[in-house]
Amino acid sequence: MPTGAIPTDTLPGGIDLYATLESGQSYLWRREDGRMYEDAPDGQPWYCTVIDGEALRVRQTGRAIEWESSGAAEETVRTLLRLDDDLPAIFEAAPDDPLVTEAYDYARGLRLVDDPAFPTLIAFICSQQMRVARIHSMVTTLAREYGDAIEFEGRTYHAFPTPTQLAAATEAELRDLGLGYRAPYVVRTAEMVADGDAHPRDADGLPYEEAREELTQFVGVGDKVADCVLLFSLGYLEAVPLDTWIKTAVADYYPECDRGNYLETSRAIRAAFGGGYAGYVQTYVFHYLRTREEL
DNA sequence: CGCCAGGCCTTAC
DNA sequence: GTAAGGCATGGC
Repeated sequence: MPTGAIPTDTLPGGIDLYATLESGQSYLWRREDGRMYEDAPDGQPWYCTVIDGEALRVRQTGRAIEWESSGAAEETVRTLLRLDDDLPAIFEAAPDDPLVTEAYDYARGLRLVDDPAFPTLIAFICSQQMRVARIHSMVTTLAREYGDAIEFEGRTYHAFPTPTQLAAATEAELRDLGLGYRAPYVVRTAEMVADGDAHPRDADGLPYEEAREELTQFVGVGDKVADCVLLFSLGYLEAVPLDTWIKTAVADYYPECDRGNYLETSRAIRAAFGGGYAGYVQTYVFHYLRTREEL
C-alpha cells in the first residue's frame, strides 16, 4: 500500500488542508468524520477521494501531509493539492488592499486544487443556485449511485461516475436524487462527453477567454461555471468566477470594476486582483466572505 | 412563511 | 447584444 508523508515545511507558504478542501472549490473529497462544512476539524481528520480508479486519503498533522492510497503515488497528491504552488510569490502578486489582506490572513495556506475535468464540470453544473454543502451532497450522491465502488482499508469508496456511466442515467432519476432542474443539464452534458462530441479537457491550452467560450458549449455551462472549471481543473489561475459573493465584493469594494456584463467585468476584476494569479485571490475572498461569520 | 444559494436557458425586444 | 421570467430544492 503506497503511503507517504510530505513535510509541511518543504511547501512554499505551507498548507491549510482544511481551508483547501472545505472552501467550496473541490467537491470530490469527503471528510472521514462526516462533518464536512459543519465545523472546523477537531483533530486531524482524513479526507478521502478516488482518483484514476485508486482510493486516496490525506490528512494534515503537525508537521506533514500524510497520505495513503490503494495505488496512487505522491506525485498525484502533489498535483491534486497544487503543493508546488509558491504561495509567498502568489501573495506578493496580490493587490495590497484591506479586503484581500483580510482574506489572506483568514486562511493562510489555502491552496487551489487541480481536480479532474469531467467531475469538476458536472459538479459546477450542479452548483448553480445551490449552497456549498448541498453541492457536495449532490456530487456524493452521484458517485454513490453511478460510480464504481472501491474497497480500501475496510471501507468502501465511490469514484465519480465516468461520462458513460452518467450518460446512462435518466433525467427522472436525477430529479429523484434532488438535482432539480439541473438534471437534464447533467444528462445532456454527460452524453456529449460520452459520445465523444466534446471533452472539457479540449479547452486546455487555448487562450483564457477562448477556453471559457469553448466550455460554454456544454449544456448548463455559462461563463461562471466555465470559469470554475478553468480555475479548479484546467490550471487557468487567472480565471475569476463571478458568483454572487464575488459580485457582492465588486459592488462593495471595487465598484469601478462593474462594467455591466460578464466579459468586461471579468477583465476589470481580473486586473484589480493582480492578473495572472487573480483566481487565487478570488478563492481566498470567496472563502472569507462566505464563512467569516459562520464559524 | 419568504428569501436565498458558487446561474443558465429561453424568449422577446 | 441585453433584459426579463422561469426553474427545483432545502435551510434558515
